[in-house]
Amino acid sequence: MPELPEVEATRRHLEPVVVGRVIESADVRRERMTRRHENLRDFADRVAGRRVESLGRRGKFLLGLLEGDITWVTHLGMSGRLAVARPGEVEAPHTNVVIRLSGGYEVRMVDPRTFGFMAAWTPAEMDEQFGGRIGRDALDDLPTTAELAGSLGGRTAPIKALLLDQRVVSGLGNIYADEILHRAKIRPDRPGGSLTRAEIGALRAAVRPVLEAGLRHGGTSLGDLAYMLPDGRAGEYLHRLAAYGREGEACRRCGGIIERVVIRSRSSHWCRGCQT
DNA sequence: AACGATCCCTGTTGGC
DNA sequence: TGCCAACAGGGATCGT
Repeated sequence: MPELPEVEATRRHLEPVVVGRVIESADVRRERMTRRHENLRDFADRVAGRRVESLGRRGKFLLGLLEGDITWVTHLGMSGRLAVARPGEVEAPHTNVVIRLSGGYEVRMVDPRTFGFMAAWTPAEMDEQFGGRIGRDALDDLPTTAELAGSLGGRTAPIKALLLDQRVVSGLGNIYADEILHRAKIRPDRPGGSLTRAEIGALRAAVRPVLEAGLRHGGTSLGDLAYMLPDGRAGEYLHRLAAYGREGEACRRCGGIIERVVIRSRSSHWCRGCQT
């Protein structure tokens, strides 16, 4: 499932391939993939002919800065991945967008469920799309404990829902939110405003180690549908998860049984033994 | 403003 | 065995 570590792993694989190269053309096979543009041709027209100056990331968004102040934005949704290939190589099913680069490379976006998208935005459009909607990055720009306390104070929504709210912190999804809460020993259904300063500190302290562990192991791959690295390898973090997907299994820390509950229509996994 | 529900989409899974 | 409903989930949007 592409969350921050998977997007960052993708960014690191792609960076040496795309930076400095020119986008010769973009082939959008499924119009839904560029649905954030009102005019369907806008995406391909805007990226064509521009050199990629850098490849960055904010939360789960991959941001290619193109010459002429256009940002090539990719969000992988829940089933998207990017693959690097040579023209003519066999395409994976659900190859929905192909970006052709100078030097004989292609970046292919494969996304069966089409929750992901690509866009090409001007600086004004970037402000419009990100301003107020996408918060500070959970890895590179994590808010301080005091700042988090400000975001959580008075909130009645469950802390799990607040961690998934990209305005609070950007980059966390269902898997890593469960892992972070487990590491911090906090129940997912606790109202955000009920957390003590010490608990918020523990929560903050859990974010980086969990995300870095995910990144170190190449991300989390669930079955053959989901996330893969651009070189086709599956991430290995699935086997190291402490909470997510381990319903009924023993907690690795205290031996308690991991439970699954539904919060905001999302499954949450937690240990009654050590998360309070 | 905050919160919760609903929708989009399709491969996989589980029940009958 | 085969069919079909349920499920998974990020983010936009809408109603309360």
